[in-house]
Formats: sequence, C-alpha cells, structure tokens
Amino acid sequence: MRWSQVFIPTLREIPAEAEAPSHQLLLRAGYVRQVSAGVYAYLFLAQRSFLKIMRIIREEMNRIGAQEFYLPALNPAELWRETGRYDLFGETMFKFKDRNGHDMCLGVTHEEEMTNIARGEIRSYKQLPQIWYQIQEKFRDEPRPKSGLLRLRQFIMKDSYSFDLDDAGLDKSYQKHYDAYCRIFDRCGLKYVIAEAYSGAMGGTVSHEFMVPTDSGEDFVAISDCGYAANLEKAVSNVSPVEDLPGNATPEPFPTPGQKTIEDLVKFTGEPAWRMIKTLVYIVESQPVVILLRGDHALSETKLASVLQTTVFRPATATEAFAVHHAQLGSLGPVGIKGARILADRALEGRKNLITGANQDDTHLRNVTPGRDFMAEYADLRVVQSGDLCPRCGKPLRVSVAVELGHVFKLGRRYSEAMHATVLDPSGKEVHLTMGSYGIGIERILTAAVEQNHDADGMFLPRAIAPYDVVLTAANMDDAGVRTKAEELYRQLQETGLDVLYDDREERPGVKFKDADLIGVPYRITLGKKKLAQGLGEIYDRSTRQVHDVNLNGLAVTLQERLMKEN
RNA sequence: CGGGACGUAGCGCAGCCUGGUAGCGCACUUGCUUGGGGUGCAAGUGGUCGCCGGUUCAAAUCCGGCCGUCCCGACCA
Repeated sequence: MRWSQVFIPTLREIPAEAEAPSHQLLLRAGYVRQVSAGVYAYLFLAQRSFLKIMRIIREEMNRIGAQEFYLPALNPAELWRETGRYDLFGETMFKFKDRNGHDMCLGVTHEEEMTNIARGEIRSYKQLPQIWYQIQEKFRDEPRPKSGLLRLRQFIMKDSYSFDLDDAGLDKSYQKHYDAYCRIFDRCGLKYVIAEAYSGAMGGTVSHEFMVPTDSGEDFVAISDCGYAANLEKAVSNVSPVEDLPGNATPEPFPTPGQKTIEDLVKFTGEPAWRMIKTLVYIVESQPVVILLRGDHALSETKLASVLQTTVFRPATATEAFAVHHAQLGSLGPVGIKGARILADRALEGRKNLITGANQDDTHLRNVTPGRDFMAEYADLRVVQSGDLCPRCGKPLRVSVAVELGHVFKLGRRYSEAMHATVLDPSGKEVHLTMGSYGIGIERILTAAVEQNHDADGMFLPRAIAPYDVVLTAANMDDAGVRTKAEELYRQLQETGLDVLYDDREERPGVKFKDADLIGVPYRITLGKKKLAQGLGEIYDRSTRQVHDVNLNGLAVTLQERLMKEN
C-alpha cells in the first residue's frame, strides 16, 4: 500500500486520557480510536495486526483438530438461566429486553451456547472427542475498563470448548490446547509465563493462565527461576524461617495507648512485624470467623474462599468484631475468645512469643504462643510476597504485574450436568460430557506485544503480528531518481510476497522517519539520493535501530531471505 | 460502588480565582521556501467553552444538578 493513500492518523502528542504505554502508542500510531469507556474502534493498522494474529491462532487451532464455528453474541436469557449464570454474572452481563419483552443478553463467554449445541447433537461416544472454537466478540460490562485495550467491555476472543467422554479424554484435549497456546504465543513473538491459576471455589479442577509480565498489567503472578509460576490468587510459598524470642513465659498484657495498626506497634515496641499476629474478623454466612496472619502478611480472600468453601463472606464491622472480642479494632487477638472459629495462616504454625491484641482496649499481649495460648485451624491464607521462597525449588519468588493473554480450564461436568448434555458410553450407559474451555484475548496479544516492545519513539512489533513487514521510505521526494527507484523497489518487494508500506508522501524525511518509528513495523528500507548514487539503500532494524547499507540490486530478495531466516 | 482529577477547535493546553462577546502550539487549507530525524515565512479554515437549570444588565468564568472520561481502590465466569 501507498502511505499517501491509506488512513494512518498518527498523533504527535499523547492523548491526555492515555496512561499505559500501549494505550498511548496505539492511539498515537493511528491504530485505534476510543468510542466510549472500554469500547474502541479498530482502524486499518489495528485490523491488519488482528488479522495476522487471528490467522496464527486459526492455523494452530486447526492443527489440533479444532473446528471453527461462529455463534451469536445475542442470546436469550433462558440459556444462561439453565446454569445459573444469568444471575451469577450480575451487572457484568449486558441485559435488555427485545421488542416482545423477552429477556436478552450479550454473551460474556460461550459455554452455554456450545453445550446447547452439543447436547442436541452428540449422542454417542463414537462422536467424541470434539473441539469447537470461534473467534468472536465478547461483551462484559466491567466495573472499571482500563488501560486502553487491556480491559475492554467489548473485545474479541478466541474461545474453544472440548467435549470428551471422560477425564482421560479431557486431559488429552487440555494438553493439546496447552501446546497449541505455546505455539501461538511463541509465533506471536511474546515472552510469557504459564501460571497455575485459581480454579474457583465452585469445584473447578486444573487451570493455567498464559501471562505476559508488564508494568501495565492487571493480574499479579509469582514467578520462580525454576519455572514455577502462579497467579497470586493461587500461588503458594514457603516463608523464610524467622527467629522467635527465647523463653517460655506466659502471655503478659502491656499498655499500648492509641496503637492500632501493626505499623504502629512496630514503632511502639521496636519488634519486627513478623513477631506480631494480625487478627481479622470476617462474617462468613452470618457467623464470625477470626483470621490470624503474621504481622507482615496479607490475607488472600481467594484462598479464604477456597478454605471456607463459600464466597459469602465479608469483613466484620467494628460492632460485629466487638461482639466477638469485647474490644475495639486495633486491640483484637485470639487469646481467650469464644464462639468463633479461628483460622490461622501456616506461617504462624510452630511460632512462639508473639505479640497480639489483648482483647482489651489499648492493650496488647506479649509471649503469645500458638497451640498453647489459643487453638486454631491452620491453612494457607496469605498472599505470596516477593522474596518468599518457591515451593518447588526453594529460591526466592518474585511477584510481577502481568497481562493475562489466555486461560485454559478443565471444566469437568459442571455445564453438561446443568444442561443435561449426555452421550452413551461403550457399555450403553448415559454419561455426562466432560468439558474444557480455553480462551485467548486477541486485543491483549497486540497490547502485550506493544508493552514488551516499545521505546520513547514508538513500538516495534514482532513481524508475525505487525501490520506490515517493512516500510519503504523515499527520503528525498524532490529527487526524480529516488522516486523512480522507489517505485521499482516497491514493485519488487511486493513480488517477493512481503507486506510493504510504501511511504510516497510529499513529506520531509524527518516526518517520515518519525512516523515509521511510531507505527510498529519492524523494518524500514530507506532510499536517499546520496546513497542511491552509489547504488545503495539502507535497511533499518526498528528494534535495534541498526542501519545496514545494502546494494539495491536484489535488495528485495536479500530482505526477504533475511526475514525468512528469522522465522 | 468509595476516593481523586479532568471536560474550552481533530490533538495538547491557557483563560475561570477577580463575570464584559474566546486564545496559544500542533494538525489542516493556500502560496512561497526547505529536502536525511517532526523546515521556515505568510495568509487562512475550524469552537452553541460537556449538558440542563439558576444568579446577573451580562456567564467559559459564580451556584446547583446531570452526563462523560481517566487514575487509585472494591470487583473481575
């Protein structure tokens, strides 16, 4: 294409609403324009990139025998009521009525629709396994869309669903997806980690997330050098051993006027936070539960939900906490309380001589020893912190912000049971289908690639997903020789099959170079009158910013061979 | 939904405190100029100042309500 004829509205200045680098650059490079919060128009360059991403995904999905469908986003509410998710999704789902007053909604995902088709059509184990996928719009009315294309309310997802006779079959379908996802993200040129993911308090099994660590992400992932990685919701760790104070003295109250927080106590007592017990009170299905953590640790509500086997809980109010402890917040502790379940994080197991609230205002206890001074049920409740030790290799973990690109999930029979999707097995017995579901966010691949590959002047996308392979820049449009040679080169480059954007605009060289640097195309061929006189052009590598002189004879072929070698 | 900020030309902003018929830079149009890292000069186009209401002789400016956008948090199958 000729730049003079295509619509690439680049911006010199950064739009005020954009903060994340990918958001700023996708706007500046003329890829996208915002329509409303979490809703974007994808312009020419974005669409070219998405088409390349989708092509890679299709190739890899087809390779594992998946079949492409296209299901509607417009759904009747009944379908979602069958699994209870019409209410479960709540406000996240766009809901409305059609002209006849029927409840309708827009799909947030497609388990129900796919299962609906499967249950009507698959009757025999002989028809299994099946893997169905689609690349289609999803709608989620997120409470807070953010960071440009990172969290959208309308976005494109590749979602697939596997149907197997049993768990062994599911394991195979899951592994196929796992491998396909690795190939997809490798081919897209992304640096990613595969993290164990939280599989839900509702009886999910195995789940992995494909995550790209970046500063603009919205998930947290704990990463170890040994290859262990896990979403922070799920991550476990060993804590470094700490030294407790010696002796076997019994608990002793001491006055702590106005000392409410762990931070206050650290300053007041001079003891480190890891010698404190943090005491929280939650109301779980209307019953109080006391939760104990090491002073410098934080509670993971996800893990709490897992331990409690319910998501119906909330922090207690000051009044509710008082009913349990007979003291104001800030002086709560586990010693001597009655009528409440006590859960403690494992980091408190085996410790001694700790400091905690005395259940008396402005008073704390020292020399508190779990197991002697109070009894508790131990569980993994804390959020992993950077520096905690990897449960596999024992080395320190680091916690990174990350973007979730894809998620593979063993669903089991939740949907097939709710929707009565059954087949006859070889013995003639009716069994529920065993399912998996697998998603990839298309926009997030581009967003993550920009986050990983940009500098102050713009982005440099991996060639596989860049809108063009190369920009051909005619630097001196006033020179007839340059123009003629550029036209010739343009033809030659097209003949090699490369995607070439020919910058034939009547602009000064500086403008063309700045624009070319901005829009993420990995290579630039520059034609200028000085080097042309010597029969030379330049190949500029956007990511390294290195320039090589190349003989113009056969330049197109040289470039093509070089790019082929990279793949 | 809680906290914070913002809304004036396509983009970035000033003007608002102290009310008096709207301005700068970029972009865009035309001409000349320049031609290897966002040339220079000149002349132009473009805005019901987010919306509604109130105060006032007079509102971008003061007051009230609403809407929208962004950031932090809560939430996130």
